[in-house]
Amino acid sequence: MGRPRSFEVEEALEAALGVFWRKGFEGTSYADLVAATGVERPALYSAFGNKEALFLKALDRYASHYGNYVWEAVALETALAVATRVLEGAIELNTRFADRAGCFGINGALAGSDDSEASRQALIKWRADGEAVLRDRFERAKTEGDLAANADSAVLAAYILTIAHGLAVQAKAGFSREKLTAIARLALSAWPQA
Amino acid sequence: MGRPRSFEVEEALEAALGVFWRKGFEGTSYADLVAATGVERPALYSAFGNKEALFLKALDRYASHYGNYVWEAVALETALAVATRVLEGAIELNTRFADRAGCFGINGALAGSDDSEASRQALIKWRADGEAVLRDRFERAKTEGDLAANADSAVLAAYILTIAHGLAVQAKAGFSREKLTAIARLALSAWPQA
DNA sequence: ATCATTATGTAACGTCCATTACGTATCTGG
DNA sequence: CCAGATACGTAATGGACGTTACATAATGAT
Repeated sequence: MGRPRSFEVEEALEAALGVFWRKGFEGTSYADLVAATGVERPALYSAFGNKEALFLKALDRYASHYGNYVWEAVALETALAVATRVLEGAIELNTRFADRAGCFGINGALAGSDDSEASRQALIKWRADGEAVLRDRFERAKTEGDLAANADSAVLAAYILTIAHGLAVQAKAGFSREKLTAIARLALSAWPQA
Repeated sequence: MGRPRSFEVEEALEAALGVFWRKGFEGTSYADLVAATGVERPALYSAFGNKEALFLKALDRYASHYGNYVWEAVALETALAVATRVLEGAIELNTRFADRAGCFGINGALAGSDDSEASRQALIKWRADGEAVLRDRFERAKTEGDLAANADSAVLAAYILTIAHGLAVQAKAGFSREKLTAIARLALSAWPQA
């Protein structure tokens, strides 16, 4: 009971995510959030909590709606196919929206004041989770034979995501999808022989 | 004539650079700058101009005192030696100071509000300049024969710096020098045969 | 010794920030 | 149709931000 919400929570969260994606945690003001969501401040607070809580919910949405390409890629059949798909997914996402180039997981909070520390750590953890999933997948590939037994899964996972992060920085600087793709192709040529 | 400065301008700039390196343009307040430099606000304004001008001067200092490893590396004899040295230099710098991990050229302003746009663009330009220097060096290597004539210098330069940017993101997240080095070694294995 | 000049620290400026008190509006349950 | 509950928009809160006025102190030149 009580008065019903006059806005869609998921729509507002999506709009807020867009702003954080573009401007980062610290670069985003409530004026920005109100403009993007069409929702007044007190309603944002009542629906999401404070700015940090809203950012963390935006991260959840990003993880499930946009940044899930790593978790999807590990379903592919070979380690190289997984690695390739991860970079393809990163490039596609980093260039999908012209107004929010790059990766929310990096743009959101790379460096900042102490106020942004919790957000920064949350993004670091999310990226580390992706790296762990990738490492486990590569480890499995070694037992299945499509990755050399002497390969270092942890380094390979870190390598692929380091490329992805570098591509995200370049995408934020305005690099075209074509240029990013050429870089990724070169990066994948370092993949160890099975 | 006039009263002499009671602080060393270069020392203050170095201290300000340290703060921007760690917290970025938007994450840095004048309270931070005063604490780090030991210089009061009006003296900072009189010596450097406003926050944006101070940031740009910090970038100049970073470019000449820290981020010059790209410009130094191109003096090496082969394209591969240059590429190797660039990544070595990036890793060394990204992990040199525990309290300011990563690269000022990325940490300084990756995403932010409109207020940081000028700083952001200045960093993008600085990174693009490094890429151009690297591309020209690789182009020369093709004429000198230590790089395959059908290699794409622009892609190779972008590739190496994309790796460097990815390493910087990982360094900011706390990656060890050893792990970064393993990633860089793998990245360099993609280098085309002469 | 006085003057113009430049730097100093204190203490303020207006503006924007994240956050919320409050009175009103709209729903459900009885 | 009233009571309780929840959401609404307006407008304010205190604090932090970048920036600067101002009075004072220290210099070189005449």
